[in-house]
Amino acid sequence: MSKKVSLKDIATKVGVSTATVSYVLNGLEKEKRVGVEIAKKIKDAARELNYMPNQIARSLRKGSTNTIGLIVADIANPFFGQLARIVEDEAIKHNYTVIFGSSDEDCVKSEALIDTFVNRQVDGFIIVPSEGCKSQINSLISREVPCVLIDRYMPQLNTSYVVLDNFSAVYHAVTHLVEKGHRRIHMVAYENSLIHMSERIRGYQEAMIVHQIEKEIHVEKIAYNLTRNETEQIIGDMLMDRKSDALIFATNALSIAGLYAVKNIQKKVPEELALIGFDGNEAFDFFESPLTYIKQPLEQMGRESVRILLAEMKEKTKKKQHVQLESQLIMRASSGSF
Amino acid sequence: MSKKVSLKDIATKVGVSTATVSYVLNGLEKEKRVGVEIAKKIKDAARELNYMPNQIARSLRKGSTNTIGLIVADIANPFFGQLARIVEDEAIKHNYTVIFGSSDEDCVKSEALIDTFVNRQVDGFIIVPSEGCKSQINSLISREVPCVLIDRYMPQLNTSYVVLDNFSAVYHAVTHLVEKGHRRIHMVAYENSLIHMSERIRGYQEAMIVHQIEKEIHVEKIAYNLTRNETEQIIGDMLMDRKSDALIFATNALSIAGLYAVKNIQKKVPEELALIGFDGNEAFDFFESPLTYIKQPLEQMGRESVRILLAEMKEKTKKKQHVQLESQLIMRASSGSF
DNA sequence: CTGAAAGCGCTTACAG
DNA sequence: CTGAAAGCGCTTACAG
Repeated sequence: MSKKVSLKDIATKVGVSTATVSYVLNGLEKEKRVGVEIAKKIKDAARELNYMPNQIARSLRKGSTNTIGLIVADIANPFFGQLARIVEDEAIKHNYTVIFGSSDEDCVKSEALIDTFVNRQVDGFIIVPSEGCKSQINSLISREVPCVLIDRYMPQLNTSYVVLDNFSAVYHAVTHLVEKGHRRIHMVAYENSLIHMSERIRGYQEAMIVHQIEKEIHVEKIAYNLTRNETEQIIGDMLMDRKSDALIFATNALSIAGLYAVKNIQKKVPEELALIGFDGNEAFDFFESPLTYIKQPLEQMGRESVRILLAEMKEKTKKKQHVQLESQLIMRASSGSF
Repeated sequence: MSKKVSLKDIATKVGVSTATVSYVLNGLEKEKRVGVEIAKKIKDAARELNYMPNQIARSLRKGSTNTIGLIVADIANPFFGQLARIVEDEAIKHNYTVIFGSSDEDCVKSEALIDTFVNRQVDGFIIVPSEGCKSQINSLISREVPCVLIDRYMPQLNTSYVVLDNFSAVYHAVTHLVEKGHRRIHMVAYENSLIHMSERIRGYQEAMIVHQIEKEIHVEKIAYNLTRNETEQIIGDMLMDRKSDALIFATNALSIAGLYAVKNIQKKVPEELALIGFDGNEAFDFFESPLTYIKQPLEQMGRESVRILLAEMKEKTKKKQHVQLESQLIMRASSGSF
């Protein structure tokens, strides 16, 4: 790279100290009462030399980097991609940059990412926590690194978080199916102890109990790291064994795998089998009968998480904020609604 | 944040200079012939104090940040999300972090992102260039900032790039449709002068000419910033006006919009209308007849771009690398193949 | 074999 | 109104 122009270059050119240049370029000319003439000269020189401040030097000096570390499960997953985009937009507005990483729901990767980002002095984190990552997030908290959890939280940890009201989301979905006359309502979930999953399952179970069909309760728990084909297979087998007449999927990826499974065994939807998916997806629209699904307020989730993080970074408040947002049940053909 | 431990803390604790600590912790103990005893003490102390090096300080000193700036059109678009993930994985392997930004195909946003990233001293860029961004990328080149373009390149600029062989991709798709007996083959593209788009269109036109159906040539050019509904509407109208018997979509987003349009007007696919989409997508699988599509080698694109960037950053070679990858036509029901 | 010291490019409390 | 100087936390050429 050709040599960069620094504050000093401008200072020498104009014939003042770097301090004065710094003041002017940071808009402190009034406060520091720099002469109008000199200020103008400095600004002109900066423009002329095409000066670009070195943020690294500034960060080192100021002790803050204006950077947010975002850790999601997988940036290639549209759910997280959309979330990332919202976080990005919100961050830019406040003059922050975001660096990101994908954990694959894996604690080891997650820890490596957190360490890297800490070394890079990010000012705060937005994290989709993985199973068993409690201690590493705890260490962030004890070092007082601002941090907000999103999509899921860890009940044992005192952090801010933004999550869906997962219990109600599924509870209402089940109720909807019951109202449509279904009884053999089963759920496909991940084998995962994280709160978002357990709350979704609890919502299902509670609703089944309230509607007095607890005998029909069945949750198929699938390991996260299976391939889609394997997942498809398991769901297909279950449909046969259990003679389900309705299915609720606990995540978007499971919904998709489920759609493939249902397509394979050629069940008529919703006549033979009603379906409810999680999160919107174009594939839902083109399935033989458009999927009814639980819609998360993504925009709001992303925005709130940045808002809370910025607040934590600014005020040194110890008070953590907990936001739980409501989902919306988009009713369509796959559950017999039009 | 509680105060961080620095090199100095370790140095004082062990009773050596920061230089020695730095050498040991950077694995230069052999080279600098630090005593085994001392080296051990230093390592122990580092572990004990839970030392984490400040990358910002290191970056300032070394003049490199081990950071890659990635600019895509929209990280929420699965095509770019997947690309980002591949870039991320590849970067991590080489101990780089990536910061990202979405340009929305907008030159102003793109410029703001590039400036921000330059200020943050990224070591290099991977950019999906937007229309009309020539000058800003040119200024990167003239400052000798390593930079590889991806998905599209700018013919007037001397940069490395990794792109698809867009011409052949569409040429073959058209040929396939011709072989299936179609003649009124039309194309839906973006109104955009970027090379990837013009090459796709050229591939279509050339194939039509070669097969002597140039009289049927029609490319519907749609503005990028229209809503999906508007796009749908335009495609629907075109289908009626033009009595197309086959359609090729120039991008994934256009394919999706097209599928909605086709669904609305209830044309039978492929009997009344054959379709070929761009990039894979789950929605393609669930469309009434699974979509034939042009598949890009995403994995390879992402990996190559990082490889080339790393090479440019390491060797100060002025030689630019140009990679053009071949697509694959995945033939399925929507074009009458099974 | 080891350390003192300069310096990366900024900001800011302080002195005048 | 303006500048000299310290310092953020590292790395590294140099001296011994």
